[in-house]
Amino acid sequence: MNVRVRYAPSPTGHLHIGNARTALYNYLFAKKHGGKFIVRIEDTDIERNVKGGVESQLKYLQWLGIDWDESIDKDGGYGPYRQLERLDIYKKYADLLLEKGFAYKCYCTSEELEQEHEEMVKKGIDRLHYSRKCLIRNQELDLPYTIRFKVPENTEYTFNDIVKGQVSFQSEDVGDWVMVKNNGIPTYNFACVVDDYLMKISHVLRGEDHITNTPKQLMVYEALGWEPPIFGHMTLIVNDVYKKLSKRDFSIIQYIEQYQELGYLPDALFNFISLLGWSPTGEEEILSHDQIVELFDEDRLSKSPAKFDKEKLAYINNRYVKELSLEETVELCMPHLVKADIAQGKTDTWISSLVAIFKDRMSYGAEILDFYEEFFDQEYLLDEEGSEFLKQDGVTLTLSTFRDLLEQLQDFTPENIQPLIKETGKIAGSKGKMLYMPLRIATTASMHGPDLPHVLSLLGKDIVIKRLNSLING
RNA sequence: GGCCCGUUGGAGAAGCGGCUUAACUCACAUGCCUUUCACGCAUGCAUUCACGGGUUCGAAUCCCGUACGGGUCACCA
Repeated sequence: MNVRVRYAPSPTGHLHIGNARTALYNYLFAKKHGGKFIVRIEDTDIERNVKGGVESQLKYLQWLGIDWDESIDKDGGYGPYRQLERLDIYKKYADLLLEKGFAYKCYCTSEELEQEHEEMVKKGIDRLHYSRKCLIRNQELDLPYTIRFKVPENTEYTFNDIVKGQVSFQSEDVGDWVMVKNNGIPTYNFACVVDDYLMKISHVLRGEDHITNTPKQLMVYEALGWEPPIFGHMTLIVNDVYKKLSKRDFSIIQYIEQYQELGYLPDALFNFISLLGWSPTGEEEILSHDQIVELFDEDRLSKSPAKFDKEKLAYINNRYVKELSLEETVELCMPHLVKADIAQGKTDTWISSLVAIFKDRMSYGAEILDFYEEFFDQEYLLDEEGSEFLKQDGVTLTLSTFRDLLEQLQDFTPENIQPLIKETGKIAGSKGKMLYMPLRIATTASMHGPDLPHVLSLLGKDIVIKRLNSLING
């Protein structure tokens, strides 16, 4: 079988993490089976389409490392790949269904439908088969109408879902649904079937929120005498309270664009997203793009919801940052340092030192600001423990020796400071903790922190000397 | 409410009837390393798989019921 799968975004917004996952799994599925991955633009909701939406979707897909074989910019012979450019195709099949009696024109106004719905709810019947009465209306009225699919009676729709196994729905539970809106544009459930069939889509992998659309689509396949694709409904990504990730949920960063802006690494995100609803066989969870392609197996798609674990995201990204060179990490942090007004007037060495000491615990570029703040925007205030430590014998000699050596130093870099610490130890006769601790406490007012030479270099000669002096003299 | 689906440690997640006295990962704890923090390394952390019944020589794994959680019921996709 020729595997052909698709990701079908609607350009109503940026690339959302949930959509990115759908795209990713389709992409992996295609790669795994040597098939084609198609991106089709489902822009039939002309009210909600946003300008730039299509470009944004494609741009961030690419950023993540998800490449497609066919789309609006890469014709594979099954185009157009934009639904609004396929209107005549849908019309042809809608007319056919109308002609064969599988569908009918419905002239109901939204007010009438609303009213009928309320009555149904009152009776405890759930919006089933409402608007059947449209059948007896004058179909030649010069009024706007929708085309509804006439749902068969007493029919069971069963499909073997890649993820969920056998799933079935009764036609009684599905109301006559709108195939074509009164503006002549098809709805999702109709356009999707026509396109999937004509584009020879073999497998439809999508979110579980689409599972109740499947029987509707199956009806169309049946009416048109088409063989349906194989379906797979992936579990939803849920938040801390196990709710479907909603765009209004601000506790979780939702858009790929935001991750890029914050200085996350695309491969790390690719890795993290791949684990949202799927698990590899081995023990290792840190996997490269190619390894994931190699390991991906649709049979290992999870049946229970995937919780978005922020800690794990941080961990995975940190693992990828550690693999970066110092220069690359600086590059990742730089925009944020500039934006926060920290980089201005600082030397390259200073910036490198800053990044170097936090690199190993950093998850994303913008996090450098948190580290910066945590260590350098602190008030210089000695606590009791620190003061006690400084009262020990020999401390003053250590401090003054170090100050004297530093005063001679021209280039205040970590590489130059390090030997002076050793030198101080030799001269003052202190070593280990009794050497480093006084220097650290005196200069930073804290008993712990990053690598001392780097910290001193970052603080700058003036401040360091001033702090040493205040303690030596006081 | 109807219909679909899910329920394994603090979190993610393996497991598909005996090899499971439940893998792996994160988090946490302790130890080692280290001037300290961090990094790294090592070790520990579910006698138990929502609950109740059943099938079986044997069940986290199959069946039924209950509870809880989620999805969906648009002229949105």
